[in-house]
Amino acid sequence: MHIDMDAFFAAVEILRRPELAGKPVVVGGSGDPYKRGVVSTASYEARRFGVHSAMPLITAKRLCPQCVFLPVDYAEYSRISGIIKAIFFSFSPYMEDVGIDEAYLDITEANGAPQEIAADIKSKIREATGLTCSIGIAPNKLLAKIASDLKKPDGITVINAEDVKRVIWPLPARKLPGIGPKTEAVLKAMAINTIGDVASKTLEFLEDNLGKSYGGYLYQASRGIDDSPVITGGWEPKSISREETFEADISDWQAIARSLAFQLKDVAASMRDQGCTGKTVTVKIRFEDFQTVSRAKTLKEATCSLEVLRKAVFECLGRIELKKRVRLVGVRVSSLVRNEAG
DNA sequence: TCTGGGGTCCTAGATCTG
DNA sequence: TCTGCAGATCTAGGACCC
Repeated sequence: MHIDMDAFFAAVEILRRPELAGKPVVVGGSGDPYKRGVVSTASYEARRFGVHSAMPLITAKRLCPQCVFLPVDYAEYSRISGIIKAIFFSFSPYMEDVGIDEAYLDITEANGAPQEIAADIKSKIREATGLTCSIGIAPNKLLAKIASDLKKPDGITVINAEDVKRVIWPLPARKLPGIGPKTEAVLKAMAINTIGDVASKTLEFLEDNLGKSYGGYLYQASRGIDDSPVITGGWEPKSISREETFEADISDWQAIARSLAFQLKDVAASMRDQGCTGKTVTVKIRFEDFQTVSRAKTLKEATCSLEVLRKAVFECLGRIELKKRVRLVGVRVSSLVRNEAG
């Protein structure tokens, strides 16, 4: 089972401001459409104007001037997310958390028919939070994920193995998880438009044109084949990062250095909270023309020492030629090692 | 014209090591 | 000492996801 909350951020905002119900609501960035930021979630009313996730706020404002723009409030969404996840868990201990508003639930061993369980989950969520979700039920995670998207909002969709040709193949290739805008364009250029078109190609064709690993994945996925397990027991971060897009592009080295130092402090604090140290430090710079470069330094041993990390950050920064104005800077620590004592 | 922030995974080439 | 090879690791960039 794949459970996905409907327009989650917008729905939570409407919960605490009922006067917004039925209105086009956009949640994203600072909530000011004239400042840099993108849409995190648009309510279904806003989507009717063509507003969607990842769209620049200013574009959303142009498409829908009457939209209500709100800032992202992760603390509140996390609180509601905790309530929802506890409900999922009460139905099955085999729950895989995927992000703030969705999860996979293995209900193979649960009591009751899958559709009844799904209906029960939906009513429990509605009782506890007032929110709706969409649920997909299938023999594997891949098909469950595709299914949950088919009847949104507030739907339940069942896909069986024998439904793949009839239900999955007519869908646009983009509906297959892992196919994004770039791959969609590459496929279109080869006259591959639907998932069925992908499935009509040989393994050799997909591997030759899209790479061994990815081609192999698409070959299996387009046939509805997926044996990935539901991963329970939480998740360990592999990297911790911060980044900042400036309100206006800058060329002031000092301001760039200040931002990196500030971000690194935050990264180091997160590392301490998580009880881990890290070995590889990466600095990322995005220039005004959106060209993005990064430089990395791998240390002899993992550390969370601010001084050691800071030295590495500035060594990386020194290897980037700052010839153009800078739009974004970021810092990441990876190759994390969990402290035994933690 | 405009394009966030926090992540994961993959690839290809360079570099290190035995 | 030089050369070649294989495997591991590092680096930089890109695609994707929520």
